[in-house]
Amino acid sequence: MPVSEGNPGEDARARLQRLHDILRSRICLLDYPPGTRLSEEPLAAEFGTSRTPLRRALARLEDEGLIQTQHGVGTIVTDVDLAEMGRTYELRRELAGLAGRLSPVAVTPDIIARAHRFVARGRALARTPDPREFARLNMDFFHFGAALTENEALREASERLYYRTARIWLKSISRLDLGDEVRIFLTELEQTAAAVDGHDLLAAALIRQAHISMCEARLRA
Amino acid sequence: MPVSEGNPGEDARARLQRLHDILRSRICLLDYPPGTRLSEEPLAAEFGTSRTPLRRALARLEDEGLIQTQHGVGTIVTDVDLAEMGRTYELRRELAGLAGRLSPVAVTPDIIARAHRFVARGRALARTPDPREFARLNMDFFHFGAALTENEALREASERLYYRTARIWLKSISRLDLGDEVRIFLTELEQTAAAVDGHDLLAAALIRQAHISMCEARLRA
DNA sequence: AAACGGCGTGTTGTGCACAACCCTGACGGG
DNA sequence: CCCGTCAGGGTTGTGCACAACACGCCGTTT
Repeated sequence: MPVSEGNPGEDARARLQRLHDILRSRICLLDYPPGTRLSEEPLAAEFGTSRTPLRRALARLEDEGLIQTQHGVGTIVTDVDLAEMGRTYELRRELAGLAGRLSPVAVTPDIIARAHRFVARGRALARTPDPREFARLNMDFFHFGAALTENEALREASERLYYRTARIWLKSISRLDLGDEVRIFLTELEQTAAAVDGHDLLAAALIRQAHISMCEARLRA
Repeated sequence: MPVSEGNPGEDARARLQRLHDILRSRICLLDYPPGTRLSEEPLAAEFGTSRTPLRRALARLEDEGLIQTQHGVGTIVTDVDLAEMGRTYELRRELAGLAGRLSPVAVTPDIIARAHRFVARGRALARTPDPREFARLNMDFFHFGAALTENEALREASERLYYRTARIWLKSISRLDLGDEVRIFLTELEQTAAAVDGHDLLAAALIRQAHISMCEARLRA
């Protein structure tokens, strides 16, 4: 059982970030599937705080559209309908392309090494497919891709959209063939690593764009 | 003196929206210039609430990057440095273009009428230029443009970015020639109205894109 | 005169108690 | 049998008091 005890010497801002990230992760990894009712008191107890700081984290999640609170009822994990998902995916696709054109970072050996580590992780996953590990790898890889642009605003917007749709994707994995999805994703990782090898972040962005587009098409089917 | 008294029969969500919008407007209209220290207690008193609901609104503003709170010091209205502004403008420009391609709305007579009302307001402003009225018109026109796409995610992202940079623009107006700026903006309004007349939202988006680009260049000078 | 230390004031952060509210289920009347 | 009513439990929203913190002022010391 994962315990998230408090951290005595922790700054208020750091704690907010921690609570927010943990809760967001749980929502997007479907530990809290859409429709789940989160109660403030038990959550606060789990994190070793009172309701007040917890509510600050919930407020951010609500502004991000991941939960919705109703007075007297509870805070419910939101769901995403197909129409909204389609538009969000469209925008995500466009932003991914922008990442290659707007302030791409300089490719360092560290970046190349990280790209290849993702390929290794992808291959390991292909040997023993697991939905949750798949989701985690996908999330990590998203952050890797976001770090390829220096445009802070673009990163922030992409991240918002990603976390908004990540759940839908994981929820549909069961409908699709997990092995196929893993193989497709591994291809994306390999192609990206090759592009990064050639210091071509525009290509990396286009690859990502293409895969987002194809992924959305598979989800829609 | 503008009084913002409470509204007895008001829902919590509606009040949050109201407080947030008012404060955001004040920040972006430079009623609270960058560096201003906002105090929670007086603000809460002005809005007829306690600190708790006010803090909820401030939390959203902080997540949007418009203010920054420091324990024991105060909540300070943020400033935007030139480098960040440049990247944000880049992204705004791209998103404006996207608005013409991603789910544009159907052009109705109402939309056309509104476009022409903006032209009328612009002409009135050109006769008696005023920085604050200029800013207000610009803000209203932005919302008009955002309403031209049905892509909710795109609207939200654009709005975030707009309010993030609106201050910089108004702050620089004094450096530039107000009359020139008003005339340029009037041109944008007229061109947009013409595009809308022809039911061509793609053109409207491209016009906006061009003007954002030129505006950024003037700011940078 | 300059440097240092402590204290007072003002600010945001936290915890707690209570208000406002919604849902469920039982109960009674039609 | 059905429907309306009401009470109870559980949840989020609010207000308030206090803790934690930063900064400037002033007296003291060197």
